[in-house]
Amino acid sequence: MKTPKAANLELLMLEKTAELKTNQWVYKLLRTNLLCGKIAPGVPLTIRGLAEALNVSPMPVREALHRLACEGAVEAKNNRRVIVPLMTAEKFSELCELRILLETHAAQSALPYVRESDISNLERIDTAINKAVQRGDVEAISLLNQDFHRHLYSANPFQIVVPLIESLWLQLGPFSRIAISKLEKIYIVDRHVEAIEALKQQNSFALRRAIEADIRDGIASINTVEGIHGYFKGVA
Amino acid sequence: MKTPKAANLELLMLEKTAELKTNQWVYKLLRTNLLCGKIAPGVPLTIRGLAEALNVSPMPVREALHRLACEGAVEAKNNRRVIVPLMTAEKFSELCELRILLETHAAQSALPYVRESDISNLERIDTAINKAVQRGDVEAISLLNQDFHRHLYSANPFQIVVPLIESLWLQLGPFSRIAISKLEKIYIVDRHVEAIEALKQQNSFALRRAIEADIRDGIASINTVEGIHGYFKGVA
DNA sequence: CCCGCTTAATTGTGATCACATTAAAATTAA
DNA sequence: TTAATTTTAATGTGATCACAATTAAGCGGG
Repeated sequence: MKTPKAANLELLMLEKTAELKTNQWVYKLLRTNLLCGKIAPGVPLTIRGLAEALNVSPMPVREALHRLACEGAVEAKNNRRVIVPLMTAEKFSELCELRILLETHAAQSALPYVRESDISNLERIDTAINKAVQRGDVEAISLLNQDFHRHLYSANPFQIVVPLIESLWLQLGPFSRIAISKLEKIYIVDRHVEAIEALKQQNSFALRRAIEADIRDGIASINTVEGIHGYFKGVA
Repeated sequence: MKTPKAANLELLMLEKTAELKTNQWVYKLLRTNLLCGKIAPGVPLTIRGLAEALNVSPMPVREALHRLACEGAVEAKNNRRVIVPLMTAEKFSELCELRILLETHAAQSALPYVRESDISNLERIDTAINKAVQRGDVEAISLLNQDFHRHLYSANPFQIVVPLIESLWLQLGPFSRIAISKLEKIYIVDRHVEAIEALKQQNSFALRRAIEADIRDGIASINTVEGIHGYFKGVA
């Protein structure tokens, strides 16, 4: 009698502050859960189900889902169902290539605008990542890692590319969990240090190399996961 | 008493087919008008005003505007107004760089999938562009030109990048009109022929060169417009 | 035990209304 | 006449309802 609908998915909440409108709160909540892989591919999402689970009216959920669909985070199927998209090997490969293409460009175009305060912020985020790695907090690692990249790219005040990159992150979202789970064994933190060092030296090429290596490390960690192909599904 | 609201903008209609839902029709209509520069930057768009102008309920317009805002086609200001974004020189430059980056990648990754039927489709679109150029139909040129690029990139069945590219087009939308207006003097059609030739020869590098040249031609034509800076506005 | 049809429940969409917030207009004071 | 203030109109958001489409369940026949 409580919530007999699709309430079987357990998503991490975040409090609804006053200045945050309901639709933005719902959007940010769903988006966060998708980004850290809390919602698995193939899971169907319904407006009324989520509204009931979040104790809000269906309207804000409707808007949030539409926005997420427009960003590629969820897939609105023509038969009227909204699901977290399934991944294929080709899609995954294309997403990774685009990440490298866009993020190396974003980093290099942001480099001239990076200030000392930005660098200290990045170092602060990096230490937070280290702590999260030590305590094995998968969600925190994923979100902090994205914070690091976003802060770097956003140093350029004329950024256009950040929303495009975030769309890629959203589409890769459910897999970041897998990548992060293997993260302790690879040196992602070192890549961040390399990037910070390149920023301090204003070395554009070294920055590009660090960012590309950081992304490729994540990809490699995913590919080393045994049974990874079970997460891919070629059939729509 | 008729439509005393913001009905001063004259937008080209397109009939609402039966299988098209109302919100999709509104979205496609607004999007088309933005893409061909029919709606100028700075123009405020209101939900009720558009709903009244299109004879639909406010709800489909609400969704369409939200989606367009998510794609960067319109800007939802915090004071509660939705306007077509103003352009700055830096934004324009960044958008053009991203177009080259993404579209050359899209073309090259689509190349292995291009079939003879695709090539003939592209040739058909190209001749349609020529006709539109001859009769000076600015809107048709703009939309057909985008059709050409979209068809090419969409040959890759695992495309992720097309929505990102379309977002860039939408943000450049109001300026495409300016570029197209100078189009008869430059050889944009030649670039398309070059691209088709590269496709026939499976020459990836030549394809990249053709696409990049095509984009740069458009940029150059904009920069040669006298008084172009009147269209830019640095103040938000 | 399995397959086809009928029925019931669920879903997304569109429409309308209430409300708080903000812009625009009207009024007043200098 | 102009500037500040009050009043009015308009806007976006959230909520609720009706409806058509779709899916899931129930059921009878093989």
